[in-house]
Amino acid sequence: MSLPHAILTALLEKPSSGLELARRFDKSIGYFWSATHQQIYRELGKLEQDGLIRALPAGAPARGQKKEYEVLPAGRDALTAWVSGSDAPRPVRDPLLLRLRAAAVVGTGGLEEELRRHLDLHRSQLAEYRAIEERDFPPERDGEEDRLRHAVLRGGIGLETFWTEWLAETLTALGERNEEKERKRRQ
Amino acid sequence: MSLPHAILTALLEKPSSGLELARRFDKSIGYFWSATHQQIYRELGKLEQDGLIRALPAGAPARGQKKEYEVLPAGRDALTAWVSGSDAPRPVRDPLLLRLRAAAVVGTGGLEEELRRHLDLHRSQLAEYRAIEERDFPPERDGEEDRLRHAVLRGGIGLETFWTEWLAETLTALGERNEEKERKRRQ
DNA sequence: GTCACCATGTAAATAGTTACATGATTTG
DNA sequence: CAAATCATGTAACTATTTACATGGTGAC
Repeated sequence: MSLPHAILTALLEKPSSGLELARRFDKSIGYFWSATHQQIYRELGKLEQDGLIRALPAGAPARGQKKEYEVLPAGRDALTAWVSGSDAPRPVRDPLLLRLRAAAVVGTGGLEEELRRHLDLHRSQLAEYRAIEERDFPPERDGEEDRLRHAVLRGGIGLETFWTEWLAETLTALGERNEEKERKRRQ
Repeated sequence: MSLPHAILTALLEKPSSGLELARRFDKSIGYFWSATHQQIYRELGKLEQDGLIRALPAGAPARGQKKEYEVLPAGRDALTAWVSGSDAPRPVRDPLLLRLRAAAVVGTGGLEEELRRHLDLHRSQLAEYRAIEERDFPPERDGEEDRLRHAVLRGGIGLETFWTEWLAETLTALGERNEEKERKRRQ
């Protein structure tokens, strides 16, 4: 139920074609709700059928032709209604935590390397978010209307901060564990 | 690809029936990889077919009868191999962030209430994790073999801490926004 | 013996991923 | 015009969720 509303939000900010949406998802909304271009095309078709969006009139609507969509009033209403809906909080569902837990039972294989790889990735994601924050939300110029967008970005920053700290901590703990093993092996 | 390995891990810790697994998922592994009993039954069937687990011999294997499974050597090997595998880090994919982002475009409906509800839920989840930590990982008694399990739990604690802080912060920001609106309205 | 609950399962729908097909436009 | 890239789309598969079906066991 989330993808169509993600698309409506993106289209309200700026009418776009399917591929443009896919690219913008990579840059902003996709940070917390990713989608492939196939998902997006399928969903655009459904939204058009349901009368929530429409294709902007263009020359010939053919296969290789760009097709731009805009949100209709019904679409805006649907999004407004959805905003006050409710979900259960999502549990994390991260395979890395699962691998760690499995490692507690069958032993850590090349897991440390994977943790370091993730640490690097999360660090650069964090740097990217901070750059966006500096660019789009400079201190003392945070207008009322942007506070929600800023809150979402702070969510991303908080999450990446958590991951980098946790990964660094966990790598340290693993390192100590290996040192203990080494000591035992040498005795 | 994660669910079968979650099940193998749980079964290695203790041979169980499908429903027992479903219940144990609710309490430990399910905190970061949830699954319904239907998913678990189906996956148990596949794992048995693939020769990674087997049903413990019991009286009559009938419909309403409990059926316990244990992991075979091939299953342990498969899990060991999987531990050193690799995934891309999961982006968050949380509808709440999406609603917030949508609210930046069509206005915040009853969203504040939803944020408060989530804050409560995350607070009690955090309290639960901390209770588990005190019970299972008392200071100075943290054996080498439990360090990985403790790391996973600290992951949960870190995430819940992030959410409670972010939600509290965001509610404050929303409150200020509303006060501004109030002031404007009164002028 | 019936009601509540334990236990296993089937079926159908929705969501998401991966691989590939096809036409249009731009660039050398 | 050939190659690269833009753009839309189909198909098949895997994963997840939701609703329901069926039998077994123990408490009253």
